[in-house]
Amino acid sequence: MTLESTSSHPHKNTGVFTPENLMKLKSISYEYSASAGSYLYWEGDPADKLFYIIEGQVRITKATDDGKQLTLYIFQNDDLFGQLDSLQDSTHSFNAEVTEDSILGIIQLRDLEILLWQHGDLAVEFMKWMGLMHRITQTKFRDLLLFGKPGALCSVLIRLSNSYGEQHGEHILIPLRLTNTELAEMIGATRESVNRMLAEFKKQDIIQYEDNLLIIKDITYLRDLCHCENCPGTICRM
Amino acid sequence: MTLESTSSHPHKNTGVFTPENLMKLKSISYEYSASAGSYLYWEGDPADKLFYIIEGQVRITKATDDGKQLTLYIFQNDDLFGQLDSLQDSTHSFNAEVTEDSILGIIQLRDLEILLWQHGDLAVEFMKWMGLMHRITQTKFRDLLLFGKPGALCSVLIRLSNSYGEQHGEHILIPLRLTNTELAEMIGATRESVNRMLAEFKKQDIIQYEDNLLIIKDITYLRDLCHCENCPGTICRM
DNA sequence: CCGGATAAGTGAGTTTTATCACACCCGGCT
DNA sequence: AGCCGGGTGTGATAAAACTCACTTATCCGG
Repeated sequence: MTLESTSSHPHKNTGVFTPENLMKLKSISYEYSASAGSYLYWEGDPADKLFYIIEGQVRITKATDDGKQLTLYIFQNDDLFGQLDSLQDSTHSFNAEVTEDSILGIIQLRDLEILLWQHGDLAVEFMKWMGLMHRITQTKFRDLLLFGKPGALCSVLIRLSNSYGEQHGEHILIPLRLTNTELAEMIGATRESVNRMLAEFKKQDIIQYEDNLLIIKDITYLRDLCHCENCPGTICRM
Repeated sequence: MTLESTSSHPHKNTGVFTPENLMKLKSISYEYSASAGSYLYWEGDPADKLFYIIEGQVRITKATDDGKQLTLYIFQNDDLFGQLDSLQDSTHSFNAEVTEDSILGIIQLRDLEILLWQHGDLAVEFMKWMGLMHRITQTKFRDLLLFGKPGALCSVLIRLSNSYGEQHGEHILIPLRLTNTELAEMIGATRESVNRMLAEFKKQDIIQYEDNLLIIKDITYLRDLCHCENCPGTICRM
């Protein structure tokens, strides 16, 4: 229940921050509980906070006027997120939807700025974290544009398994119950297309369902399909 | 010829940096000349520098094993770029191709780190700059995924006009001679598709060619097609 | 145990986009 | 002039992806 990483779930937020710096961040944060279905912010809201997920899940999405929806990121335990592009006057361009009851740490950018000003080493680590987040977006960009919808789907399956997957022998279980629609929104495709692609993968014994959870049986096949470059799990994630 | 902005070309790199901080950056940079066709770095090279374009043009691209090519960014005068996600051990995931003879300022991350450590205000501005760069990528992501290839093309045309466009009365001239292939590589489409889309736009009097340069006559039409949200030019750029 | 809601699955038809093949144009070179 | 190379323009065709309409499965509450 703190900003430090716990051994129970090795924090995915990449280990950019040292325990001491996590403590500093904790010192300026306050806890906040949000229930599933609520939103931390909407497009257009002022972007003046960072969020740290102590427990729960938050998705960053984008909605268009014509009803389409895009899921950019899924954040979970120990992830840090928020828009940090100008420490004043900036507004969010995405929505943050709480998809599981969550406990969050909230950091006001105003406070963060002072902290960064005082602690050069924290500032440097912050920069690394920002660079990493950017890189996640850039590599996803490549994956989703270059290899068609099947390639895009493979990319998110790989990313899901890197971020949340549980190794069970040769198989990887993705412990999120994702609907076809949700997967579709991650790759900018339709539910039906996703359904057909998954059916095809199932037929070829690449993936499998158990209890409505996705199991990846042949990740190599997925990697080949999206020309995976085996980048580290800190970058190839949701 | 300096890192300061000059009034001759109002620097597009967003004005995140104060003149004093630009001077600090300049103090740790050294000049480097690169000729058109050369590369500043390739995928896999260690990412240990930042680059500032004093004069010239550099494109950040990604090539895939099956011959496809993607152009992520086009940087010009006064733009700052480089991978900054870990101040050691990081490698580039993209290529930096010099597309016009260029004069660059190079900053070693090693030196930058010390500077950031010492100057909290510079660190804070740096963070803003990084956030801005990330946001450019994120908004492009949306544009290229949600509105088909025509929407993607409109998005890059708008971005090109925001970054490099010259207003001529009602028209906007894009002073880069871009081939159909180059445009295609910016949106993950084929040359032929781009050609047909441009032909269609020409027929509808949305765009026009003069001297092989693109002129946008009806940017509103383009904005509608990609559901433009009129974000500021610092974000909606190439 | 039934009805309603939500998601999965699927077929048919259409639109979008890519592929292939080739003609044309134009500037530079010999 | 003639040729070459790189870029443009376009038709025919094929593949990819979306749309619509509908059936089936599953879960949950009464």
